[in-house]
Amino acid sequence: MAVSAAAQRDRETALTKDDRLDLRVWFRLLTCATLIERSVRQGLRGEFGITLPRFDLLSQLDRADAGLTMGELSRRLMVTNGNVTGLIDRLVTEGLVARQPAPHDRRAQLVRLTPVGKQAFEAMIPKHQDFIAERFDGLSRAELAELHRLLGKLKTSFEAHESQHEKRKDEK
Amino acid sequence: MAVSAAAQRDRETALTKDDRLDLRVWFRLLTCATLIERSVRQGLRGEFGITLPRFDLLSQLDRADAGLTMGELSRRLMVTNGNVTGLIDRLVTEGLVARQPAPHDRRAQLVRLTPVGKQAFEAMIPKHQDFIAERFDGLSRAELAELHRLLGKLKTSFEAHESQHEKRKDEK
DNA sequence: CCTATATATTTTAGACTTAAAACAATTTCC
DNA sequence: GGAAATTGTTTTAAGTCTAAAATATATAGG
Repeated sequence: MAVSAAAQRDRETALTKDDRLDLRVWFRLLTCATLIERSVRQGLRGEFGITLPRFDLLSQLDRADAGLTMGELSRRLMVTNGNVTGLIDRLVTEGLVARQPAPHDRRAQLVRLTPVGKQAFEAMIPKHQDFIAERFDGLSRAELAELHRLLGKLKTSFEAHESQHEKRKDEK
Repeated sequence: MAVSAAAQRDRETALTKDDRLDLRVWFRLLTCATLIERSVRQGLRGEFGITLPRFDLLSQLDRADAGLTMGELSRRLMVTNGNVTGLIDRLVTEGLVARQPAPHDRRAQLVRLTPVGKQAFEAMIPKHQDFIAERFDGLSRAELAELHRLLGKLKTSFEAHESQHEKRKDEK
């Protein structure tokens, strides 16, 4: 379907469109994410001896006093179920989180921070926040707000296309 | 060192700074990158049966007719050397790239696309570009340009802090 | 009831990734 | 020229991640 968009912009948009601004934004976004991820990962490793995925997981649990199911964690972190299973396995071994059967549904597991896990995680927060703040200080508050807005719009734009890929279920 | 930045903004900045805009931007950036990566990965897999890391690698090589060394690939993709070694191993097995000894330096390998690899990769480009263009169409050209600019500034801000982490080598 | 479908999670196999150690070749500099 | 430091790559061990298949439980429709 749909003729190649590339083929459609030969004449009238030679200068304004053919520089592939979209590709450059996508590439730069990936670069930034990689750069920041690497920096944060090394920071977490150096300061607390923890990995970024584990930190993200603890962060989600810290905000959910009632605990979260495996599936909910998977959705929030935007990773596969199997990934969460392995991650939680390791955190359980380390004593930072605990699984318990979910009430009303014997399929589900409710995952919670242990007291040790909660204390450990919350001890990391201030330093971690400072770490981020330091590295974002090249942007003014207005620029941060604008960046936040534009990323939100980009997110929406992508999500609009996600639905096309899903099976036609017409789910409710 | 440095007193917690969190502790310093108790009074005068209660409303303007304590909403952690930096953290929210970082979180949203990560979300966007993950979302787009997933989308692109599924697109590449569905259309061409290739993974994103391999596509990125082929993309770098396609732009470098003279070939690239392993180290240069590692730098451009911002991943570890070992990572590139494994990736290239697989692409060599598939016949898409070839290694050859680098002239003037017997430690280095020069990696190039094979004719098959070049043809295969370039056949993917138009569809892939359309795929990206479609998903970025929620942003105007001006917004894309602004997003590009802000991400560039963020990148610079982060890079400024990277140097602090390196060993004090005073290299040249 | 009870079969079909959907949901929640785990398992599996393989790919990707890192950090650190090991190797090999080059460069520096005395 | 030769020891020391540097650079380019691979190896190793462990963790992260995906897609797909397998399990187990729950919900709906007939």
